[in-house]
Order: sequence, then C-alpha cells, then structure tokens
Amino acid sequence: MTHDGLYAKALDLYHEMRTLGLKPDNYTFPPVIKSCGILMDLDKGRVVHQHIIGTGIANLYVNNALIDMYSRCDELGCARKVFDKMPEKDIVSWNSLISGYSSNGYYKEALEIYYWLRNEGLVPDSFTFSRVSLACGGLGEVEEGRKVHGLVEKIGTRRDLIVNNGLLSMYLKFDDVSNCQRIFDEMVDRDSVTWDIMIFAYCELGLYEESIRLFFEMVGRYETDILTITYVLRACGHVRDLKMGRYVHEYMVNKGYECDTLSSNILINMYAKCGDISSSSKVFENMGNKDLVSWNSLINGYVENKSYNEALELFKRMKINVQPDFLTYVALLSVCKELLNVEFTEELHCDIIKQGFDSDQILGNGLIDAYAKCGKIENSMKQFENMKIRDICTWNSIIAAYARVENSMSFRMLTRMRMEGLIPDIPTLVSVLPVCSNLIAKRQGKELHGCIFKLGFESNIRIGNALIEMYSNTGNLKNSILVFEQMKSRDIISWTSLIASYGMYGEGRQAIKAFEDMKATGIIPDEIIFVAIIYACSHSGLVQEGRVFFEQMKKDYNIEPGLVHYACVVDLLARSGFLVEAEDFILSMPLKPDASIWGVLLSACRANGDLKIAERISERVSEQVIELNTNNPGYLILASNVFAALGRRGQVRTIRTSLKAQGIKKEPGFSWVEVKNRVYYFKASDRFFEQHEEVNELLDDLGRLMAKEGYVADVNSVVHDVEDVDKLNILCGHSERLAIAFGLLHTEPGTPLLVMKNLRVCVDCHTVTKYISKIVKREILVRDGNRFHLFKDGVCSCGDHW
DNA sequence: CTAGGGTTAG
Repeated sequence: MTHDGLYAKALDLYHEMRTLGLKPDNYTFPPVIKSCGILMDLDKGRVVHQHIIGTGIANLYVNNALIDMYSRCDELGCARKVFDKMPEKDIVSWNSLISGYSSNGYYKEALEIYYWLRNEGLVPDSFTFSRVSLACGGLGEVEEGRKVHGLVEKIGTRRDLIVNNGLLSMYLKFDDVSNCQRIFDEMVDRDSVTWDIMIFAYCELGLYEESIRLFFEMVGRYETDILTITYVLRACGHVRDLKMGRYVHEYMVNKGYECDTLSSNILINMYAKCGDISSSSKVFENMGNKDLVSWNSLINGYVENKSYNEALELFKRMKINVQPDFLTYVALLSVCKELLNVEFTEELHCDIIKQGFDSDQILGNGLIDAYAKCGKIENSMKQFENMKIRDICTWNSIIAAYARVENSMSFRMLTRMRMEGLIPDIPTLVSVLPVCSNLIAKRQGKELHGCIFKLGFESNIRIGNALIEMYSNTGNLKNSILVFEQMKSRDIISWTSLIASYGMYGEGRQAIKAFEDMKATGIIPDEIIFVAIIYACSHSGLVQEGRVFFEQMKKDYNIEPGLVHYACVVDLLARSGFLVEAEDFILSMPLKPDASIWGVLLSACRANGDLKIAERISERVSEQVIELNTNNPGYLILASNVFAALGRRGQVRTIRTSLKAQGIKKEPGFSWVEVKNRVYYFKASDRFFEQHEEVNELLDDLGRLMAKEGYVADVNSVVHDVEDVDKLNILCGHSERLAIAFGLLHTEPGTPLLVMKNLRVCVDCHTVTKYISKIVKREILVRDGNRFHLFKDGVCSCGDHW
C-alpha cells in the first residue's frame, strides 16, 4: 500500500471510531489532522477541526497539527487564525506557520513571521533555518540569506543535516555553486537529499557531466530515489550521452522503480535529445497514463530529430486525446517553418485563436516567422499588425522576414520600431545589414553602422562580420578592411569574410596574406574558408597558388573536397583560359560532376570566346538535361545559347522544350543603380523608364566616341539567333549599359559610380565599360553575379579574369 | 505536531 493509502486508512479508522460513539482526544487528533493535511483533504480537515472545537480543549500539539494541515492545504488565513488564538506556542508552532507560507510561495510573509519570532527573542532551530533559507532562496534575497547563514554559524547548528540541506537549496537558487560546493564538502552528515540537491544543482547550472559524476559517487553509498534518477536522466539527455542514458534507464528498471508518468516523460526527452527517437516513442507507447507533457515531449522529440511529418501525425493523434497547450503550438510552428506548409500554418493559426492562445507573445512571434518562411509575408504583416504587444522578438521577426527576401520594408520596419521607442538589438542589426548589400543601400548601411556604434555593438563579432560583408558588397572594400582591423576579437567567419572581400575585388595577393595571417593566429582553416581563398586566387589569375591551396586542404587539413571545391578549381583554371586543363580536371575528379561544375566551365568558355570547347561541354550538359540538378537553369540556358551561336537550332529547341516542360524559367538579367537614395532597376532593352531618351542619346554619343578609340562590337556576345544588325541593337540595350548611362546622367562628374547586375557581365559590355570609364573619366564599379569590376581609365581591375 | 526535490520551448 502507498503512503497515501495509509493516511486514508487512518481517516477511515477515525470515522469508524466516531460512528462507534468513541470520543477522540488530544492524542487522537494530531495524526488524524496530519493525514488530512498530507492528503490535502481540506473538507475533512475542517470537519475534524469542528470536532476539536466541540471537545473544547485543544492542546499545543493539536493546534500545531492544525496549523500544519491548513498550511499544506494552502489555507494560510486559517493557519494564521489558529496560530493567533493559541494560548501557548512553541517553536514548532512558529516553524509550521513559516513552513506554510514558504512552501506555498509566500516567501515575504514567511520572512516576516521569522523577524517577528526573532523580535520575540525566541531562538530559531534547525527547522526554522531550513524554511527561512528556502524563503530567502525563493526571494533571491542574497543579503538576507547570508545573514541567516551567519546566524546558523553563530548558534552552532552548522553541522545539522536539515539546516545544511536548506542552505544548499538556498545557494542553489542564488546560482552560487561555489558556496553549495563548500557547504557540501564541509558536511559531516549527508543523506540522499543532500546528494540529490547537488546533482540537481549541477544540472540546473548546466554542468551535466559533473552531476552524472556525482551520481556514480553516490550509487552504492546512499539510497538513490526516483528523483535522483530523473535528474541524472535529464543530464544524460543534455550531454546527448545515449550510452549513459540507457545505462541509467536500466538501473532505474533494476531498482524496481515503476515508470510513473513524470519519469516516463523525462525518458522520452532524454532519448529524443540523444537522437534515439524510436526509444522515445517506445517509452511513449508503453505508458499507462499519457499526459500533456508526454505528447508534447514526443512531438518535440520528432522536431528535434527533424522528423517533421511524424510530428504532424502525432499532433493529429494528440488532438483526439488531449487538448494541446501553447507549447504544443510552439513546436508545431517550427514544423511549419520546415515543411513550408502554408495550409497547415493557417490551420494552426485557427486552432491557436480558437483556444485563446492568440495573445501569447511567443506564438504570435512564431506565426510571423512561420508565415514568412512559407513565403506568405503578407500574412506575417497581418499578424504583426494584429498583435497588441510587440516585444523585441516581434519586431525582429518581421524585420528578418522582409530582410530574408531583401525587401526594403525591413528598413522601414526598423525605423518604425525605433520611432516606437524600441532599441534594436544584435539580432535585429545582423538581419538587416545584409539587405544593404543588394539594394546598394549605402546610405542605410552607413546609418546602421552609426547606430551600431551608438549602441555599443561594434565589438560584437557577429555584427563585425556582417559589417565586413555589407561594406564589401556595397563597393567599399576600404571600410570592409577597416572594420576587420578594428574588431577586438575575430572568428574564422571574420577572416573568411575578409578573404572573400579581397577575392571579389581581385586582390588575390592580399587574400593570401590574410589567409597566412589567420593561420599564424592559430585558427585552423575549415572547408568554407578554402572556398573563399581558392575563389580569391581564381579572380586574380593566381592559378598556381590556387592549386596549392586545394592540395593543402586535403593534405594538411584532412578536408575531403566537396563539389564546391572542385567547382572552385575548375573556375580557377577556366577563368585564366586553361580550358582544356579544366575539362581534364573535371573528367578526372572522383565525385560525379554536376551541372554547376560543367556550368562553370561553360561560362568561362563563353567569356573566352572558345566555341569549340563550349560546344563539346554544351553537348554534355544538354545530354544530361533531365539528370542534372535543375535548380540552377542558368547553365542549361548557357548551353542553349552556345548552340544558338553555332546556329544549331534543333539543339536549342530541345533544351528550351525540356526547360518549359519542367516549368523552369530563365532568371532575367537586370541591373540597378542608386540615385539620390532611390534604386532604379533596368532590364534588357528596357524602354519604359524615366528619361530613356536621354539615356539612349548618351549611349549613342558614347558609341561614336568609342568607335574613334577603336572599339568594335563583339556580336558573339549576343546569344539570340538573329541578324548582326539586330545583335548590335541588343548589345546596346543590355541592362548594365542602361544603368551606367542613367547613373552617369544623375551623378556629379568625376564621382565614382556603382552599378549592380544579377548575372555575369557579357564580354562586350565589359569592353564597353572600359571605354566609357576612359571617355567620361569616371571610376565605374560594377558588381556582377560574383565579383566586382573597377573600371578606371580604360582598364578593369579584374585584369580580364572575370 | 515541523523538511529537503521531478518533466516539455525560446
């Protein structure tokens, strides 16, 4: 029989005694009242209290028992009444009342009674200290706690087990592990609770290994109860030690502890954290009483283990059995974000409203995020506007949502956030900084930098890294380097960003120097930084150096090259005109080359005007049309363009048909330029923009001046299968030329101009821009799909390695 | 007649 059963039995006996007409006395009442208290049966307790009043005389013990009973039932008013009416009190009376307040969370009141006790000149005992330290712990009253500890030392109860256990709990609440450890070490008398508290303390502080170690120190010497075991199971989960987790589970079973709902829930969590989700589900299915936490835990487990569909299925099952709570929805929202399932997100949203959780801050923020990830940013905005309370996470969610799609609304929302008096934090700024990169929002970028400086975030590594990228992407290599140099601490991402920046500007030598400097600081290169450094070599024509890095990566750092690395080497060779070598390299690589690898070579062939190899590669690419990764249709389009240039119309049609069948559209080429804080976009042969006549006039004038300088149009750059005269027209309508001309018309003579393009610049435009830079005496910075070209006085910084 | 402790998220 359980303890509860015994207490209930005692009450039954009491009842029987009364029906027999026997009169309970002051020896009968205390255990009976205690039983009511432990069973938290307030109604029976009150009845017994009436009986006591009926008999007329309650002695000290009976009254103390009554205080305890009312305390356990959270009826402190009644407890207090009994206490106040007592003709005679002892320390137990005081302790019981203090205990009542403190174990029901009324720590302030508990302390007040304690001060009153002290004012009365009474001497606290170990029970008093134990309860008072708990109250100090609950209040976070470190000062008061220290005073209590001091008094303990003075009165000489410091060796007392109960006192020390209480002090341990208190220091644990203060997160003061060193005092816990000290008390623990000095204790002469320990019991299983002492060990429990220590094990729990280490768990709470995240020192899981330490708590597991303590458990093994304790095993065999002290009784390990189910609570100890559950702490250790939690610790095993946190350190993801499946072997240890299994061992403790087995230990628990061997000890004969039946798996109650609570410990089963902990097992589900432990197995899920250790990645053994099938064990989690086994525990779950075998449970007698599944509660809300059981369902939530397994759903969370599935989410943590990326089994999103299983989580969904379980959720459906759950709804038939238990009412989900807000934690269920928190987990399910992250399923939405992964499965990108708009319908399900909307369904959840309805459920959340129906159940009245729509005012929950975390769920509200999560919905913004989920809708945005599913591509329903308008729903995100609606949710945002509907929220009554917007905390920093709410703002960050909506700002990040717009930032992810590079929408300038992210800046507008940031401004609105600041106008409403909220101060952006590091995540806010880290998410908006990259937006500056692609909108040429140089002004916003500078403003953000100012804001970062004012807020004192400039020494944050993530912020620094984002600034390096922002400056390098907006054409400001100098500032990018400056930010890097001023960073107080740097991680490998900082170095990678710096090297990538050098690479984009064709500063290969500087990139190599940075790479060596980084190694000298003791940072070990990773696979990502090798991409950056080889790319940097590639963009500067440092073929030999690039190959050395590729070898170094394998030999010195034991990094197995992936497709990206092979693509880098192909790019390295091909960009410098070693097309045959690049082709041989592809044919000899151990991994199966995909579209991106062939595509890199193909676009280099185009750039080099080598139609012969281009034709061969194009055949390869088009043959594998179906098989190849079609996420990037650019390469197939390239192949079809090659065939078009060769007049092989049949092949062109085959590729186009196949792309059409797969519903793939070419990403149209466009360029953009910032003028007076506004961004102007141009697509090829665009005739519908302000001042297109002026722009065309300027291009015509420039064309005449260029011809004088010796420029001859490269009609091979036109991929359409049309007559040469039309080809000339098409060339002149290329989006980058329109953007450059528009930019020239609207900026001061002599100032540098920045133009961006989403695709690679064609050979002819590259040549033309060189001429323009010389004729108009302007620096023209063009960022294409993967690098910067600084045109100055008829020369391009890429040294034609583009 | 008085004690001490347990599960899920971000």
